[in-house]
Amino acid sequence: MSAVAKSQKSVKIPTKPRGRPLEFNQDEALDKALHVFWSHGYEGASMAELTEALGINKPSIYAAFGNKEALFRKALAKYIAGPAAFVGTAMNEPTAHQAVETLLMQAVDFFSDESTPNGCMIVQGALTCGQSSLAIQQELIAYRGNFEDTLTKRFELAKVQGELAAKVNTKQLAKYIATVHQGMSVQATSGATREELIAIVVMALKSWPTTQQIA
Amino acid sequence: MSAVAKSQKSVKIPTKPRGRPLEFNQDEALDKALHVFWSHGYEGASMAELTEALGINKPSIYAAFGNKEALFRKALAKYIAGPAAFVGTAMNEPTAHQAVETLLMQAVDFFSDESTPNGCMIVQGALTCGQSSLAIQQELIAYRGNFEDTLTKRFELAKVQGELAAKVNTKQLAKYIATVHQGMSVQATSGATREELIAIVVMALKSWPTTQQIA
DNA sequence: TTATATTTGTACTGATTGGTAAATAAATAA
DNA sequence: TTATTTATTTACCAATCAGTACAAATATAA
Repeated sequence: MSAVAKSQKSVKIPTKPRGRPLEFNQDEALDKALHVFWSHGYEGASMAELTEALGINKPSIYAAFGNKEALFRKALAKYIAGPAAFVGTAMNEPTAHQAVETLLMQAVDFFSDESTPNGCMIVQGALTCGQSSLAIQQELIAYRGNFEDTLTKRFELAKVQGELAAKVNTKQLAKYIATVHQGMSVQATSGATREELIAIVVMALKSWPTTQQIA
Repeated sequence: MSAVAKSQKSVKIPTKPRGRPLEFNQDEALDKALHVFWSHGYEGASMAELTEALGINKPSIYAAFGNKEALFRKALAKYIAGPAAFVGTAMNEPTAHQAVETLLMQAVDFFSDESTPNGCMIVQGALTCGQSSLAIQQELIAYRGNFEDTLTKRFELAKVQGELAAKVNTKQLAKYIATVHQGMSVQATSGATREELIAIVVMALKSWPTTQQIA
């Protein structure tokens, strides 16, 4: 293919597609699927419930998203890029301490937001499951690992910048923050209020390593 | 019934039961069921898997324990009275701080014990689920609430004994400890090692309220 | 018009879910 | 022996699971 033809093809020509048009908005449907998976988990969400929530028939779901597993993965990607995107942006705070504080405080609002399911989809999506869901379970474990890696990197940066002492074990600190975050997710699904979650964050941040640290 | 007759009846006369004897040990079978529920959760454990693990046929299970829900509840009771009993005994430590430290350090050994599933059954038994398991989900939430109440009472005692300052919010402190505990359970099922869990406990205990507390 | 492409709704598939009916086996009581 | 009681085995139940075959519907292209 010539460079000209290639550039021409890359130009978005709004040619109408050939067959019968989709009667639903894929993005909105995925949002509804996300909501169902988020609140009931991968196994707890049945295709029957999903079809009803999406308002479209099963063959349309399978044509648009593949199978249940693929639908979950696409919903999860939307979750990470959308409502859970604050996790990444919080890392841009000027200090590691502020990054963690922002992260956890935004997590509080996120977990207690009544317009969405309470808790984190990556934590409760498939914490335990049957044999048929092991792949999804492992994927979520990997995502939680990525979360810790993100924190670790931010703490390493803080070391270079002199905010954290060289002796601080950044991986351990990251694991501790992740643990509090995951515990808060459990608390949120169990009915903890915004105020209760805030108090947890305040308590958790008291163990932040400082030069004045006693022990 | 006369008092004599009553006392006679209360004496354990080892009369052999009438029909065909049980061919399995109920207690051992319940232990195996506990193991399956503990590792796969309530929904993730199928009756097919349970029958295979217990080594007895389904009608025998139903005759001995009722239905799946009843079997889960009996396994849960065995879990609480058995492997998870350290939670209650840890409260008997001389100070609240020692009680929490003992609790969390024993939880580390408990969660990382390779002879049992990793993590806490009360946390991961039914964190999310379908409509048919809502009753179990709510029961586990209630058990987690009891856990916090136990901690709160211990902290109230510590206040009376002068260990904790009067201004300490015992409920918040209990919720924080419970949150760390639940987060550690998530970490354990995700593959965290004993050493990693210990480091989390050390970090978490740094926020313990003391008179020297800075903020 | 006719042909082609794509989506939709209905109705279905085989496998698995929790749960059980009924016959057989193994014990005690009479 | 015979009757009675209880447990085990086999084979099954209806409901639900994820997933699909197929024909009708709806669009563009020729």
